[in-house]
Amino acid sequence: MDNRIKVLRAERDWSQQTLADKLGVSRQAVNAVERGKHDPSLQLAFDIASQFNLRIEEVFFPITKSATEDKASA
Amino acid sequence: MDNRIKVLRAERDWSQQTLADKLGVSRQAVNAVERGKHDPSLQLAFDIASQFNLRIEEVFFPITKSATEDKASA
DNA sequence: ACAATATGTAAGGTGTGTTTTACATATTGT
DNA sequence: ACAATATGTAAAACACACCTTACATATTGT
Repeated sequence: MDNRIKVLRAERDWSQQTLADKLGVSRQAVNAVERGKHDPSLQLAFDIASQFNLRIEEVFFPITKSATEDKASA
Repeated sequence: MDNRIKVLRAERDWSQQTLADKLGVSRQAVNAVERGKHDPSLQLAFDIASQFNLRIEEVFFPITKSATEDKASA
Protein backbone atom coordinates (compact mmCIF):
# COMPACT_ATOMS: atom_id res chain seq x y z
CA MET A 1 0.00 0.00 0.00
CA ASP A 2 1.50 3.28 -1.14
CA ASN A 3 1.19 6.25 1.20
CA ARG A 4 2.29 9.84 1.87
CA ILE A 5 3.32 9.46 5.49
CA LYS A 6 6.96 10.43 5.01
CA VAL A 7 6.05 13.71 3.30
CA LEU A 8 3.26 14.47 5.76
CA ARG A 9 5.71 13.94 8.64
CA ALA A 10 8.30 16.15 6.99
CA GLU A 11 5.77 18.94 6.51
CA ARG A 12 5.18 18.87 10.26
CA ASP A 13 8.79 18.13 11.20
CA TRP A 14 7.75 14.96 13.04
CA SER A 15 10.15 12.05 13.46
CA GLN A 16 8.87 8.49 13.15
CA GLN A 17 9.18 8.30 16.93
CA THR A 18 7.11 11.46 17.38
CA LEU A 19 4.33 10.08 15.20
CA ALA A 20 4.55 6.69 16.88
CA ASP A 21 4.09 8.34 20.27
CA LYS A 22 1.08 10.30 19.03
CA LEU A 23 -0.42 7.09 17.69
CA GLY A 24 0.48 4.95 20.65
CA VAL A 25 2.32 2.39 18.54
CA SER A 26 5.97 1.41 18.20
CA ARG A 27 8.41 3.32 16.00
CA GLN A 28 8.95 0.13 14.01
CA ALA A 29 5.24 -0.06 13.25
CA VAL A 30 5.34 3.47 11.82
CA ASN A 31 8.48 2.67 9.86
CA ALA A 32 7.01 -0.50 8.39
CA VAL A 33 3.76 1.17 7.35
CA GLU A 34 5.52 4.25 5.98
CA ARG A 35 7.84 2.15 3.85
CA GLY A 36 4.96 0.01 2.60
CA LYS A 37 6.42 -3.09 4.21
CA HIS A 38 2.95 -3.92 5.45
CA ASP A 39 -0.46 -2.36 5.64
CA PRO A 40 -1.74 -0.85 8.88
CA SER A 41 -4.90 -2.14 10.50
CA LEU A 42 -8.00 -0.15 9.56
CA GLN A 43 -8.05 1.36 13.04
CA LEU A 44 -4.43 2.48 12.76
CA ALA A 45 -5.11 3.88 9.29
CA PHE A 46 -7.93 5.96 10.78
CA ASP A 47 -5.64 7.13 13.58
CA ILE A 48 -2.85 8.08 11.18
CA ALA A 49 -5.20 10.06 8.93
CA SER A 50 -6.61 11.72 12.02
CA GLN A 51 -3.17 12.86 13.18
CA PHE A 52 -2.67 14.58 9.84
CA ASN A 53 -6.25 15.93 9.78
CA LEU A 54 -6.79 14.11 6.51
CA ARG A 55 -9.01 11.34 5.26
CA ILE A 56 -7.66 7.82 4.79
CA GLU A 57 -7.88 8.22 1.00
CA GLU A 58 -5.62 11.28 1.21
CA VAL A 59 -2.90 9.32 3.00
CA PHE A 60 -3.10 5.78 1.58
CA PHE A 61 -3.22 4.70 -2.04
CA PRO A 62 -4.07 1.07 -2.79
CA ILE A 63 -3.42 -0.38 -6.21
CA THR A 64 -6.85 0.74 -7.17
CA LYS A 65 -9.25 -1.29 -9.21
CA SER A 66 -11.81 1.15 -10.60
CA ALA A 67 -14.74 1.76 -8.30
CA THR A 68 -17.17 0.04 -10.63
CA GLU A 69 -15.10 -3.03 -11.33
CA ASP A 70 -16.55 -6.30 -10.14
CA LYS A 71 -13.97 -8.90 -9.20
CA ALA A 72 -16.49 -11.71 -9.72
CA SER A 73 -17.42 -10.77 -13.26
CA ALA A 74 -14.37 -8.80 -14.43
CA MET B 1 -15.65 -0.97 14.23
CA ASP B 2 -19.15 0.24 13.45
CA ASN B 3 -20.20 0.29 9.79
CA ARG B 4 -23.14 0.74 7.41
CA ILE B 5 -22.60 -2.37 5.29
CA LYS B 6 -25.93 -4.00 6.08
CA VAL B 7 -27.89 -0.92 5.02
CA LEU B 8 -25.72 -0.34 1.97
CA ARG B 9 -26.30 -3.95 0.90
CA ALA B 10 -30.03 -3.63 1.47
CA GLU B 11 -30.19 -0.48 -0.66
CA ARG B 12 -28.69 -2.49 -3.49
CA ASP B 13 -30.49 -5.76 -2.66
CA TRP B 14 -27.19 -7.59 -2.34
CA SER B 15 -26.87 -10.67 -0.15
CA GLN B 16 -23.73 -11.19 1.93
CA GLN B 17 -22.78 -13.84 -0.61
CA THR B 18 -23.23 -11.42 -3.50
CA LEU B 19 -20.99 -8.86 -1.84
CA ALA B 20 -18.47 -11.52 -0.87
CA ASP B 21 -18.26 -12.66 -4.49
CA LYS B 22 -17.74 -9.09 -5.68
CA LEU B 23 -14.97 -8.66 -3.11
CA GLY B 24 -13.37 -12.04 -3.66
CA VAL B 25 -13.65 -13.03 0.01
CA SER B 26 -15.75 -15.56 1.87
CA ARG B 27 -19.32 -14.90 2.97
CA GLN B 28 -18.19 -15.42 6.57
CA ALA B 29 -15.62 -12.65 6.17
CA VAL B 30 -18.35 -10.26 5.02
CA ASN B 31 -20.62 -11.39 7.84
CA ALA B 32 -17.93 -10.91 10.49
CA VAL B 33 -17.00 -7.44 9.26
CA GLU B 34 -20.61 -6.36 8.82
CA ARG B 35 -21.48 -7.44 12.36
CA GLY B 36 -18.39 -5.72 13.75
CA LYS B 37 -16.96 -9.03 14.92
CA HIS B 38 -13.62 -7.93 13.53
CA ASP B 39 -12.16 -5.15 11.45
CA PRO B 40 -11.34 -5.67 7.79
CA SER B 41 -7.82 -5.18 6.50
CA LEU B 42 -7.20 -1.72 5.07
CA GLN B 43 -7.19 -3.21 1.59
CA LEU B 44 -10.53 -4.92 2.13
CA ALA B 45 -11.95 -1.69 3.59
CA PHE B 46 -10.89 0.11 0.41
CA ASP B 47 -12.49 -2.64 -1.70
CA ILE B 48 -15.75 -2.54 0.26
CA ALA B 49 -16.01 1.25 -0.01
CA SER B 50 -15.24 0.94 -3.71
CA GLN B 51 -18.08 -1.52 -4.27
CA PHE B 52 -20.49 1.00 -2.76
CA ASN B 53 -18.87 3.93 -4.59
CA LEU B 54 -18.22 5.55 -1.23
CA ARG B 55 -15.19 6.57 0.78
CA ILE B 56 -14.01 4.48 3.71
CA GLU B 57 -15.17 7.15 6.14
CA GLU B 58 -18.69 6.88 4.74
CA VAL B 59 -18.83 3.15 5.42
CA PHE B 60 -16.79 2.62 8.60
CA PHE B 61 -17.01 4.48 11.89
CA PRO B 62 -14.26 3.93 14.43
CA ILE B 63 -14.74 4.97 18.03
CA THR B 64 -13.41 8.31 17.06
CA LYS B 65 -10.99 10.28 19.10
CA SER B 66 -11.24 13.84 17.83
CA ALA B 67 -8.93 14.61 14.95
CA THR B 68 -6.77 16.90 17.03
CA GLU B 69 -6.43 14.67 20.06
CA ASP B 70 -2.92 13.48 20.85
CA LYS B 71 -2.81 10.10 22.53
CA ALA B 72 0.59 10.84 24.02
CA SER B 73 -0.41 14.08 25.71
CA ALA B 74 -4.17 13.66 26.14
C1' DA C 1 -43.88 -30.93 2.06
C1' DC C 2 -39.76 -29.97 -0.19
C1' DA C 3 -35.84 -27.34 -2.15
C1' DA C 4 -33.31 -23.24 -2.36
C1' DT C 5 -31.66 -18.96 -0.43
C1' DA C 6 -30.08 -15.89 3.40
C1' DT C 7 -28.00 -15.32 7.69
C1' DG C 8 -25.67 -16.48 12.13
C1' DT C 9 -22.22 -19.12 14.36
C1' DA C 10 -18.40 -22.34 15.67
C1' DA C 11 -13.75 -24.89 15.22
C1' DG C 12 -9.29 -25.17 13.55
C1' DG C 13 -5.67 -23.53 10.38
C1' DT C 14 -2.75 -19.97 7.78
C1' DG C 15 -0.97 -15.46 7.04
C1' DT C 16 0.32 -11.05 8.70
C1' DG C 17 0.25 -6.72 11.62
C1' DT C 18 2.38 -5.25 15.81
C1' DT C 19 5.27 -5.79 19.71
C1' DT C 20 9.94 -5.97 22.22
C1' DT C 21 14.76 -6.24 21.93
C1' DA C 22 18.73 -5.33 19.55
C1' DC C 23 22.17 -3.73 16.27
C1' DA C 24 24.02 -0.66 12.39
C1' DT C 25 24.50 3.68 10.04
C1' DA C 26 24.12 8.64 9.29
C1' DT C 27 23.52 13.23 10.99
C1' DT C 28 23.71 16.93 14.30
C1' DG C 29 25.37 19.54 18.36
C1' DT C 30 28.80 20.21 21.90
C1' DA D 1 35.94 13.01 19.72
C1' DC D 2 31.75 12.17 21.89
C1' DA D 3 26.71 11.99 22.77
C1' DA D 4 22.20 12.22 21.09
C1' DT D 5 18.83 11.74 17.51
C1' DA D 6 16.80 9.64 13.26
C1' DT D 7 16.25 5.84 10.42
C1' DG D 8 16.59 1.03 8.61
C1' DT D 9 16.46 -3.71 9.73
C1' DA D 10 16.18 -8.39 11.98
C1' DA D 11 14.29 -12.21 15.14
C1' DA D 12 10.90 -14.14 18.03
C1' DA D 13 6.39 -13.92 20.06
C1' DC D 14 1.57 -12.65 20.15
C1' DA D 15 -2.99 -11.13 18.38
C1' DC D 16 -6.16 -11.30 15.00
C1' DA D 17 -7.98 -11.14 9.96
C1' DC D 18 -9.43 -14.43 6.89
C1' DC D 19 -9.86 -19.04 5.29
C1' DT D 20 -12.59 -23.70 4.88
C1' DT D 21 -15.91 -26.75 6.59
C1' DA D 22 -19.92 -27.46 8.89
C1' DC D 23 -24.34 -26.99 11.16
C1' DA D 24 -28.68 -24.40 12.60
C1' DT D 25 -32.57 -21.39 11.72
C1' DA D 26 -35.73 -18.61 8.99
C1' DT D 27 -37.79 -17.34 4.68
C1' DT D 28 -39.36 -17.98 -0.01
C1' DG D 29 -41.03 -20.43 -4.16
C1' DT D 30 -42.86 -24.57 -6.15
